[in-house]
Amino acid sequence: MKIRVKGIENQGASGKTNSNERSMEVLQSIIENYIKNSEPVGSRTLSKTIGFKLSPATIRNIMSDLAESGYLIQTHTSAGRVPTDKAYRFYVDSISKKPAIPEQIKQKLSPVSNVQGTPVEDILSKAVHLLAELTKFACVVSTPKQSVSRLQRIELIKISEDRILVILVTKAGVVRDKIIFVKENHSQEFLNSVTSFLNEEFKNYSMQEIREGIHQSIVSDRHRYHDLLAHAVRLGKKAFELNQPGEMFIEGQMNLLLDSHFHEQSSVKSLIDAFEQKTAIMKILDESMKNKGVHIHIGIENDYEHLHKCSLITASYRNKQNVLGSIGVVGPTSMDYKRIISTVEYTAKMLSKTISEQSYD
Amino acid sequence: MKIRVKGIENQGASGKTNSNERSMEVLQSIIENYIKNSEPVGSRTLSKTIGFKLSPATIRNIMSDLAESGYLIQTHTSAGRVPTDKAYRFYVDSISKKPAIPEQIKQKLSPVSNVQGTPVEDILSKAVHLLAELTKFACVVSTPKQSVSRLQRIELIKISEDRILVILVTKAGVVRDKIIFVKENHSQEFLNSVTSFLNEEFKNYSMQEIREGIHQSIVSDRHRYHDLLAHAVRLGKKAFELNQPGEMFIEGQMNLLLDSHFHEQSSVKSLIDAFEQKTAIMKILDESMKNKGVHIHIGIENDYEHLHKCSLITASYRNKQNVLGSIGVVGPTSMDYKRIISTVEYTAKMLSKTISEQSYD
DNA sequence: ATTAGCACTATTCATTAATGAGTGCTAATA
DNA sequence: TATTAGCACTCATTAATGAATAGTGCTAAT
Repeated sequence: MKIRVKGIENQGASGKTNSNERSMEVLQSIIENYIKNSEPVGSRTLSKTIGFKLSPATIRNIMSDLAESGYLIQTHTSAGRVPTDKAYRFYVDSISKKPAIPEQIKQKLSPVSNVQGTPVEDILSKAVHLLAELTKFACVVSTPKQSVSRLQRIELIKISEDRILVILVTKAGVVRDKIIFVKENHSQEFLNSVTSFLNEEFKNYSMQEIREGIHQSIVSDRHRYHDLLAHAVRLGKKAFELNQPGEMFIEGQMNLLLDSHFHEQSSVKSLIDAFEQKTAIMKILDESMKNKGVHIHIGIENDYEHLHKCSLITASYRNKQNVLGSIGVVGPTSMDYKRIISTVEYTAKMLSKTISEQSYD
Repeated sequence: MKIRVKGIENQGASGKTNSNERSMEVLQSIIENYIKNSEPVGSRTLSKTIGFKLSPATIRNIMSDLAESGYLIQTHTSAGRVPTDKAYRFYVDSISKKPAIPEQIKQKLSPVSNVQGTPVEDILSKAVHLLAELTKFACVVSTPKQSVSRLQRIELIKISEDRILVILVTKAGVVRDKIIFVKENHSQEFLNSVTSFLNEEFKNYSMQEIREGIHQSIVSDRHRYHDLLAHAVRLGKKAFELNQPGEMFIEGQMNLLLDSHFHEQSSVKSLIDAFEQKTAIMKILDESMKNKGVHIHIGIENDYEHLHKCSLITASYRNKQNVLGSIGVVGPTSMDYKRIISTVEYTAKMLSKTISEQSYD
């Protein structure tokens, strides 16, 4: 009985590193071929693409091994082989040098940095739109997390007897508004005092810190007996209270439907659900904020079942102080990782640059 | 040679109103049947659904006439008949009594009115989301037109030496922000004076009026020689200058792709384009603001070619003072008009109610 | 260790035939 | 005269068949 080196893992076992390296090269070729043509790749084709350095028969043996180690599967007996998620993982991990960003992409993305006085939301929306256009997949971006962003300014505007409009401006350049309902009929002058107080007290603090700080203030003796401050603190508490659940912009969902990999009804339905619910994707974006660089989630690696047929490439964006949110691409597991990764990375970089310049300090 | 009454139009010609009324009923049945089953309807089926009051043969004659008058077409010789856009137009025009809103729908939409201190954008987004869920089609809503909305308050906040954050609050409850760039390094105190001036001068005026008013102010002698006012006017001009192109929220695009009528690649591509470009749909929404009630655009009636396979049902929403925007559904021409029309109408009503209550006066 | 050769398998594609839904026309009927 | 039954005809859909094709796995030769 013949014993062959089984794929990539047991490198040491046989000592024949050669054969192992060759396996890797073959696997890589198969993956790149499949990414390019979206068709199962066979031994003959492959022999051709690698310049006949190996005969189809040899390749068949290697493929057979790779299949056994879980890197390839066959859709049916007489079909070529298709890479598994495990193969893609190997592939992206083995990417060493990222390709340079083509001038064309740089040009396409230049509008992102070309904004004068545009609200952050619009910048994000522009960026995600362009990213979708470039990648031809669905793209998402999360709006800056409120909790980490620092207060630039708060305004209280009297709307009616019992309603006050609160406007929060963060250093990141995000403006948020909401209406709070009050029992007392405060005058606008009074609100102005409160505004001054809150601005002095909390400017430059993060929302998170403010919320905690206010909570302390409310029980502190210093404020309890001072009417203005007591009111200020009470209003402030309401004003800073609720941070809306982080939003996210989606673009280019339709692109996925034109993609051959999502042609079956079932996967379409899956994706619709995934985008409807948002929470799963949001979670991945949040996760992506924790570490630097590009994050890659391949198919089955995603916790959310409906995303098992997709890969997500995400990268966080930031201003000078903080990581604010992240932007990413949702595409088929067989996407062109090299291209997409560098595009996402570049987009995030541009976004960071633009927003940093716009930030209010 | 036999001469039959040709469809609905030449009622007078034969004097036999009977036959004409019958034609109409048959047409109606065909349409409703097709709306329900999305399949060409044949004479036998139809005879059944109308309770065998007419034999298939008779119906065939009527259908033949209706086809000749352009109300029906056959996809091929031996297929049943399918209503044309002309038929749908006849159908919606002949709807007399609108069906009552099912309790279930009312309940589903109740979250729209259940908002405390939510920004208008969020209300709109909620409404359009629910509408999409109810109708299972794509839905759009335009944000309140800036030009007609009246100023509640303007705030100028110094961001840096050369940047000022402008916040506009309209009576409709919309908050808009943008950054303007200035050459002079104004102090915040100075900006406060300008703010007061602008608020006093322009509160309750519409953006349109303000823009015109400022233009006049800028040349008026009264202001030319007064430093503060001159600055105020100059800043104000910048602040009110650009109103971003009306935005619109889209929800449920994916619904269309699950719809059997859009299964061919070509129509999918068409729709993607339509939603990408937005302008065509935006135009229809704008148009819809001009007149009261529900507006219906059936297939070919739409100017924009990519919408030729769709029908749009729109209705405007308003606060106490003004019509603000409109909300609508984009679906296949064979949609269930009765249901969709009343749903859109009801949603717009709820939206108007909620926003009126939220409006700042 | 590699490769050529061959048997084998499964898909894809075109052709064909059967089925069935539906029409249009004509002649019979109320 | 309006309606209906009956029949021939059309066209789409479906299933079955067979040829062509792309691919594998195994064995034997290099």
